[in-house]
Amino acid sequence: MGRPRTFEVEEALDAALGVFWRQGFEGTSYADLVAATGVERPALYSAFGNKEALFLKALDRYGSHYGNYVWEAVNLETARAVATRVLKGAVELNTRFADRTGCFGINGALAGSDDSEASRQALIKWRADGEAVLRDRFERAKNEGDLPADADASVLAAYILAVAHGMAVQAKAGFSRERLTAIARQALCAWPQA
Amino acid sequence: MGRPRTFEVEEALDAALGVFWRQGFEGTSYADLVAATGVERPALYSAFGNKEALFLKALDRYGSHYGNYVWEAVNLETARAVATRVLKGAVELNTRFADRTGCFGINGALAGSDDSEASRQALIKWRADGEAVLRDRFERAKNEGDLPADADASVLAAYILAVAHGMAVQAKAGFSRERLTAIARQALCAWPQA
DNA sequence: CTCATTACGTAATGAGCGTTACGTATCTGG
DNA sequence: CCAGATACGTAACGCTCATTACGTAATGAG
Repeated sequence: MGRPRTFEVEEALDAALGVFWRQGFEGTSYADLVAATGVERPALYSAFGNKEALFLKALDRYGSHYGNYVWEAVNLETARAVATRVLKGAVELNTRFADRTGCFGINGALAGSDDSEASRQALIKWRADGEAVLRDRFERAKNEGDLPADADASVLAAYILAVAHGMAVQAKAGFSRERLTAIARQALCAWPQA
Repeated sequence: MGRPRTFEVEEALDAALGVFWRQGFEGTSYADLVAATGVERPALYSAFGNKEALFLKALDRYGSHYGNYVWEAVNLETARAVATRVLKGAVELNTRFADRTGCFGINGALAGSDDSEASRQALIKWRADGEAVLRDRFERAKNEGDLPADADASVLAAYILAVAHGMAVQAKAGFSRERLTAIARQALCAWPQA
């Protein structure tokens, strides 16, 4: 009942995600969002709630449509393959779109006034979730003899993600995919022998 | 001649640096700067110019008073010692102040509207300068036989800084100094044998 | 056809932003 | 002790921000 929507909600959300990806939470204004989505302000409010809610919905979409490479990688057979895939996924995603390089989850997580604290906490949680998944996977690898018994799964997970995050920063600074790939290869030299 | 200043310029600059460090360029308002420095707006303008100029001066001060560990590290004797010191310096700086964790040069570099593009470019340049210094040092190490002849100095420099940047992100997410130290130790396992 | 319901775009709201004009206060050189 | 110069705080400027009230348009149910 009632008048039907004249725009695709998922399409608009994806466009908004792109703006947040490039400019972060505070750096994005409703004028930017209207320009990117082609949807007027009140329609954005009625579809997504306020700016913070819209950002959180965009983060959700990012997690399920773009930044899910960690959750996919843990299905691989060996810990080394998992680590390799995570770094490869990071390189690929960080350089996939020339107009929004780096990682959505990191670009917005670092600086900002108190107004953006909620968004920042959501991004920190998202990051921590990925790390926990990776740690559990490496813990399993130790039980399976895939990693040495004295390996620290928690440190290895944090290490791999540190490299991934560092590459996200470098991607934002304009690093090419080839350069990031070389860095990832170098990073994997630190991987413990089974 | 004329009425003398009633505040210490360097002191005020350091206070402003602290705010930019925590909140980034866009996330910092003049209300924040006045509160932190104890200096009224017009006095900040007359002493430092506008917000962008003040930010650039703060970046200068950061580079000379805080983020100079790369430039110090390259004086050490071996490439491995240099890499170790860079990572140790990053850990130390990223966790030195509980109220402004992470790296000034990275917190502000990632997201933002077009208004902050100049500040972002300055930070990107600062990062690239550090990388160049590190690369040159590793290049020298190759000539001195300190690094294998087939080592890629450029990739090694980028790798070490990727880890440093990643740790800065993690520091912002609340990682302890001990945890970051463990990550740095893991990262150095990738270092080539002489 | 009527009506409740929902979405639409226009245009406005109050708050906060970066920036500065202005009058006053305090210094030094003559 | 006056004149020129500089710094001071108050208070305002124009602009943009996120948010929303409101009248209109479009739908489906009865």
